Order: sequence, then C-alpha cells, then structure tokens
Amino acid sequence: MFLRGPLQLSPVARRTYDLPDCGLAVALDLLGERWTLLIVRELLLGPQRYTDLNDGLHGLSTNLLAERLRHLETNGIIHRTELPPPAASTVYELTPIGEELQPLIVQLALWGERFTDGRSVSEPRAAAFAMVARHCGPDAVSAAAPAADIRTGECRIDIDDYSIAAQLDAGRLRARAHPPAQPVAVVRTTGEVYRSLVNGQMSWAEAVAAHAVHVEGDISQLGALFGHLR
Amino acid sequence: MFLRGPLQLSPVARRTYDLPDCGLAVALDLLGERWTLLIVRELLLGPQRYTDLNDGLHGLSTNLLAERLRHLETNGIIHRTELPPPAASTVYELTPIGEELQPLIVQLALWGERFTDGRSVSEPRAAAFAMVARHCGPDAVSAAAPAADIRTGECRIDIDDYSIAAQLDAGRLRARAHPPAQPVAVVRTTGEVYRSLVNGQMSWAEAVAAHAVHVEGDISQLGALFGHLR
DNA sequence: CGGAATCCTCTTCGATACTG
DNA sequence: CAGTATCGAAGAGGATTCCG
Repeated sequence: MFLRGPLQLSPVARRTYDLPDCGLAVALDLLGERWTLLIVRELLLGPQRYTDLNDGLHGLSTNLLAERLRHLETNGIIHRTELPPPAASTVYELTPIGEELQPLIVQLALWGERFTDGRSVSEPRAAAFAMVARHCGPDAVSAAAPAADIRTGECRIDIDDYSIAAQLDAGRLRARAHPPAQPVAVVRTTGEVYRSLVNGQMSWAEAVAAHAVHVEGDISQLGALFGHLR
Repeated sequence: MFLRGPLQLSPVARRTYDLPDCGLAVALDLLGERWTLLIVRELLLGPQRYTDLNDGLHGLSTNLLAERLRHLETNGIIHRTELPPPAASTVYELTPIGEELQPLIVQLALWGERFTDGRSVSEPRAAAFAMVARHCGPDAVSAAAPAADIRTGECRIDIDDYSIAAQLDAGRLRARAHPPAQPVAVVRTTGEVYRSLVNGQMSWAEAVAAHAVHVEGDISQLGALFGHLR
C-alpha cells in the first residue's frame, strides 16, 4: 500500500488532486466524487442500512454505493455497526467527523435552492432534510442556538402517508428518517401545509388556528420547533 | 436545447442527478464535478485570466478548464470581462452568486485540514486563501463580523519572494492574488512566520516584538487584520 | 503569448446480472 | 439483505495543434 499522508487511498491509485497540504483539495479527495455528499446527507438523518441508501438515492448503482461506503469508512467519516439480533442487520452511520459536515451540506443545499424549480418536499427524507436546512439556516450555521433552554423528546411528524422524527435538544435540531415507537408528541398534516411551514410561508400559530395541523401530546414542544423555522 | 428547469445543461445531456427539486443535488450538478470548486476558490482571490487559472491548478488540463469555465458562466456563477487596452485580456471573475460560495469553501477547507499533513502555505494563492480561511473561521461563517468599524485600504503582504493583497473592510476580509500598485501599508515576513501568524501559533504583537515582521505604512491596520486571526 | 479545440488513452460511471 | 462481477458509455488527463 502506498499511503501519502494520513489520507487513505485505495490500493490501486485513486484519482487524487495530490495536494496533501491543501485542506480543500484533501476534502474534495474524500467527498468530491459523484454521490458521496448525497450519501452523507442521507446519513445525517440517522443510521441507514445498505438497502435504505440504495432506495433513497435513485440512480446510484450498487457497485458505486459499495465503493463509496468503503472509502468513507476507511477514512473515518462513517462506520459500520452490526445491530444485535433479532434485527441482525448492518447499518452505516456518521462518525463525529462525518457529523461535522451537516452545516456545510445545509449551506450547499441552501445555495443551490435558487436553481431549483421550487416545488419541493415530495419524499420523507427530503422533508426531514428540508426541516433541518431551514432550522440551521444560512445564519445559524454553527452559530448561536436560539432558545437553548428548550428540550424535548423525539416527536413524530406525519406528512400525508409518511412519517419522520424530529428532536429539538438544547436548540439543536436532529431529524431522523425513522420515527421512534413512543414519540412524546405527534403532529399530522399534509405535504402542502408542511411545505408552507418549512418554507416560512405559514406560521405555526396560523396552521393551528386554521386546523391545518392535528396535534397529540405536548404541543408546546412542537410549536417551539416550528416556531424556529422562519 | 433541452432545458430542465432553470439549471442550464449542455446541448448533449450532461450527467445530472436529475432532482430539480433538491437544492443539494442541483448545487452538486453545478459544482460537484472534478476541479470546479478549486476553480471557484482561485477566483475568490480576484479576477484571473485563463492562464493564471491554468498555472494555479496543477494537473487540470486545458480542455477541462475551458469546459468548466463555460459551464460556470452559463449558470451565472462566473462571468467573463474583457479588460480595456492596453491590457486587452479577458478575465474571469465571480458573480455575486459565486461570491456567496466563499464561506462554504472555507468551511470545506477547514473540515479537510485535519486530513492534511500539516506543512502548509508554500504558494501565494495558498497563503492568501489560508488567511481568508482563518479569518472567516468555522464560527464566523456569515456571522457577526468582529470589529466592524475597522476600515482599511488594500495592504500588501510580502512573504519570501511573493506578494498577496489583503483588505479588511467593515470586518470582511478580501484577499487578492495580485496586490495593488499603491498599498496603504506593506508587511514583509518569511513563510515560516506568516504560517505561524495565520495558524495562530504566534500573535501579531509577538511577531512585531521579535522583529519577525517588517512594516511600512499604517501598522495599526495590519495589526487589526492579524489580530483577528486566532 | 493567451485562449482555446482535437485526438487519443485511461479511468470512472451506470445498468444489469449474479452470489453468499 | 448486502453486496460482487461484468461491460458498454461517458468523463478525465495529457499532448499536440490551431487561431488571433
């Protein structure tokens, strides 16, 4: 094996920028290939199985996924965990180093949003990520957390026929693709209303007043969550 | 021409993620190909000619550079300007949309820095970008600008046998690869000292006390600049 | 000399098929 | 479920050539 610096390359020479001094070039050696950042984004929504990733990333071929996961794992950005029986499945999750990419990915997504066609949020994971993106926002990237004293358990959000989970913990939002069995609160709404809430076109108070959302459990926590979305 | 949404694709179908709703996927369609972000980083240091870019990005072939520039221009991230005679040269520079990528690129570079081998800043543009990266920092990304009342003209920084320019304007740092003819101040130092200053291992006051930097002009402004680097 | 287009080789990607 | 194997198509790298 020919290793050049701490960055792990494959046995056969990968295509690299070969600038081991340059943080940007090295970051791009690790993340710059096709699909890699989209895989990381999927994993920002919690640990996922190989098949979850394959299903969530339409167009990504299975050999590429395997290769990318191997590369990310080798370099300490994700790691594999074997779930205990009866689940007996292997899942991939981000390491702390991988988690640090969240603000960056959110920023990139918000930058790219001006080029999108404006329709949005047609899929659970996209919905969860949109919520994270809005909450983190361009100005909140690793900056002061609003209302840092608020602490909630995990809430479930039902949007049309799919569910996501959200947890607001000390001002930090974690969204998950897989909601918990026992959420502390549940909100049910339509894709259209959810999109308006996330995009800030409708406030939480307005949605509640218009009976556009149905709530069970500790409503104050959900209101606090959506209140932070512009 | 087959256009799908506002994103401009080439006549022959480019490889795309084909998720016109997803800000991240669209951003990666624009920026995710090899060399593209490195080209943008070069342009963060001011307008550059084709040849400057070709020289600054070792390993990038001329056909790729031409193709990337065309793609970036088509999508409004950079634009070409013809300099008036006698210069009579065309330069590429970032549009405001392209400029917005600075915090993102800085963040990515800082994230990648842990994988570098630690030696650093061996080239003018790398030096300039390192200064920007440190000044913007992980916590200062589009956040509160420190000492926003400070305003300077453009300073020249001579490091060994090359020069860069720096301007601190209302707390926002602009670094340029090409220093102005009439800088308001000049600081001269070695690559080693400069690296220590940028990396925060040496304070400006220490460097001045140790006569490790030589200063002409308005020293207070330079001190203010380096004082912001940790 | 600046700013590319062309040609050729090699690598990577994408789709499908197949295996423990 | 979690990958590996294979193969044609597209993209990247390098050298050379062309044009003003």
